[in-house]
Parts: sequence; C-alpha cells; structure tokens
Amino acid sequence: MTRPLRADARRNVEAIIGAATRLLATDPDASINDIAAAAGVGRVTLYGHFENRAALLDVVTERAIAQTESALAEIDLEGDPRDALGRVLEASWHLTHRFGALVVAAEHALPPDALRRAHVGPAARVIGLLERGRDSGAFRSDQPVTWQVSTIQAILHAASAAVHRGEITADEAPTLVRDTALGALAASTPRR
Amino acid sequence: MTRPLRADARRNVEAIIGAATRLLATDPDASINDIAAAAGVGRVTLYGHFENRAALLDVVTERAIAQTESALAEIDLEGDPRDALGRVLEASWHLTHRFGALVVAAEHALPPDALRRAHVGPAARVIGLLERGRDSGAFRSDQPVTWQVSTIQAILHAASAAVHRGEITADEAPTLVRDTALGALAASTPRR
DNA sequence: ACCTACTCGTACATCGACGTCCACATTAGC
DNA sequence: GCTAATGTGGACGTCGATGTACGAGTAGGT
Repeated sequence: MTRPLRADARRNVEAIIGAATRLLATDPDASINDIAAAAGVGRVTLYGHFENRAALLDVVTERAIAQTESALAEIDLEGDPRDALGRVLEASWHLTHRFGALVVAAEHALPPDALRRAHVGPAARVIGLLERGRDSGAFRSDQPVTWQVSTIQAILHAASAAVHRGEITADEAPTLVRDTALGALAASTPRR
Repeated sequence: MTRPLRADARRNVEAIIGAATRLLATDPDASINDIAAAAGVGRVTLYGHFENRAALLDVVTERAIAQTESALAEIDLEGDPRDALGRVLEASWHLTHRFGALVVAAEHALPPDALRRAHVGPAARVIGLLERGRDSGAFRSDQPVTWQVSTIQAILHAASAAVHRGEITADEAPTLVRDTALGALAASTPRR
C-alpha cells in the first residue's frame, strides 16, 4: 500500500542514515538537529521520514548490524584458530572503527531485546571459534568464554578511541588489535 | 577567612560526595536530583555546597584522583616486572570498579587540562614499569607504550562492565584482569 | 537556652532538545 | 507544464534538568 518514495526522498533518507551513522559513531549524544544539518536536510524533513530519534536509531543500528553480519559472514573460520581469529579481528576492527560509539547511543535509546539481537549474532561466531581454539589448545581455557569475548571487544574499542585521540594511526591499528588480542588469548606460556 | 563548617553541614557534604561518586560510577549522566536524593539531602542543600554540577564533579574527581594516587603509591614496583604489574593491576582493578564511569562524566563536564592531570599521574607509574619490563624482555616491545597502557585500561573497564552485567563476579575479576593483561603484554611466544 | 548556621520544600525562571503545525517553495514524474 | 509529493524555515508547546529565591523549620555550638 505504501507507494514507492520519490527519488529525492530516497536520497534524503540515505543521507540522513549516513550522517546519523557518521555522527553517532563519534558522539552518541548527537542531536537530531546536528544530524539533519549534517545530512544537508531540514530538521522537519528528518521527522517526515523518522517518527522519533528512537526510530532513526533503530534503522541506523539495523543497518550497522546487517553490514557487520555480512562482513563477518564472508570470513573463513576454518584452519588454525589463531589465524582465523586474526581474520575476524581485522574485519571487526574496521567495523568497530566505523560504528564506534553507535553502540553507546543504541544502548541509551533502544529496548534491551533489540540490543541482544545486535550482540548475539557477531558474538556467536567468535564464541564458536574460541571454543574450537580452546579445545585444540591454541587458546587459554582457564577463563570464561564470555570474558574473553568482552576482552576482545574492549581491545577493539580501545583501538578506535586511541585512533580518535591520535595516539595511533588507523593503519597500525589492525595489527595492534590482532597482536594484542591474540596475546591476551594465547595459551599460557611457561615462564622461561 | 571561611569559618569551619557546622557538623551537619560537613556530614552532608561528605554524603553528597559519596553519593555522587557511587551514582556517577554507574551512570555518568546521573542528575543532580538523583545525587541529592541518594545523599538523603534536598536538591537545594546540594546547591548550597556546590555552585555547579561542574563544581561537584570537580571535587568528586579530585577525591578519586587522590585516592587513586595514594593507593598506587603504596605499591612496590620493584622486582619482576610481571609481578609488579600484577600488583598494580590488582589495585587498579579495585579503583576502576569503584569509580567506573566517573571518568566519562568527568570527560563531559570538566576542562581538558583537569583531565590530563587525572590521567598522567597513574599512567606515569605504569609507563615506567612497562618500560623497565620491555628492556628486560619481560614485556613485548613491538608496540607503542601508550597503546599498551590503553589496552590495560580497556581490560580494566571491561572487567568492571562485565561485573555490572553479572557475567563474572567481583571475586574472580582481579585474577582475570591480571592474567589477561599480562597475556596481552607478554613477550611474543614462539608458536610451538 | 539562645543565636546562628544550616536545611527543607516549593515555586519560579531558564535552557536545550524534542516533536508538531503551518504556509509556502520546489521538485519529480508523467 | 501540470499536479501531487516533498522539502523548508519558523513558530509553538512540552519536557526534563539546571540553577535561583524565599519563608519557615531544625539542629549545632557556646
């Protein structure tokens, strides 16, 4: 029943989603005003396409999740768990850096169940991989898997923040993330 | 020139600072209202003691920094760098968990230079220790020290968040933090 | 016991962000 | 080129948080 949007309307919707993603990735408290302005669109126009700030956030996170899913789905999880995790980390780094604080914005405004969905998907992949690596002795198994997942996420966000602070460059970030996370997960090394 | 505060006034000030610390540690956006209520004090009374939200934040973070400094100052930094860092991590964990999101609140409301001071102090200790460990081959030296500091902080905050989410208990957190951070910093292990 | 310092509650002004309404301009699509 | 669909800016009402003002209690110190 809903007729297809007119061309310019579609363009604006895209611009708004894009701008929202970009802004919220760095400032989770960006106002609707800022977003509309960044999209080159009147605030009222934004409200024409999205009921709420919440509705907008919903679409934006939906997109982000979809992109994340599809990016991660392409990754080969077979082979040496360390190498596979390295690949996942590299991809995750790019996603984290792109979406950054969007998570924070979502946490503030979205119902908890929507967040579960967002987290469970990507996490499941990592968990499976971690468990395989633990069984094969590649990763340490003296810590809860959920904690190890949290560690990985923490490192990813730390890298994103460090880049924004200018402490490290976006180029070196993937390697740092990879090395650090793999080190944190490595089966414990006998000293000496 | 300022006469000493009356006893009840002093008590209230302490209650306010305490409540503010407790609330802001979990919700950096806690309102003045919430804080006053949690302190068992009228909102107006709070304003009697603190000009601003900023002024309150200032005192609270000042306290937090002081406590942090004195807690860390007691730690023996000599001996095996790994062991020493372990001690620092354990203490830092307690501090991080106590103060948690207070950092976020401070970042939002305080002038940047005040933040520098807060960060530089504790960081300097860790940096010194890291550098010693790098020289002695205990820690990997293929990453910027600042990044390693960021990693440690990230792990600390991750642990605090994980405890709040109920994923891990406050009891197991120190060990997890210690093991994970030391793993992340370990001189790279030759595979196999 | 008394004065003073402090507290309390309520009411009020301000501010910024959100969301809505309206009248008018513009553009897409046929 | 005409018409319906969209876009635009401005004005307006609401809401929650901040900060201030006042009058009346209440607890501390001497």
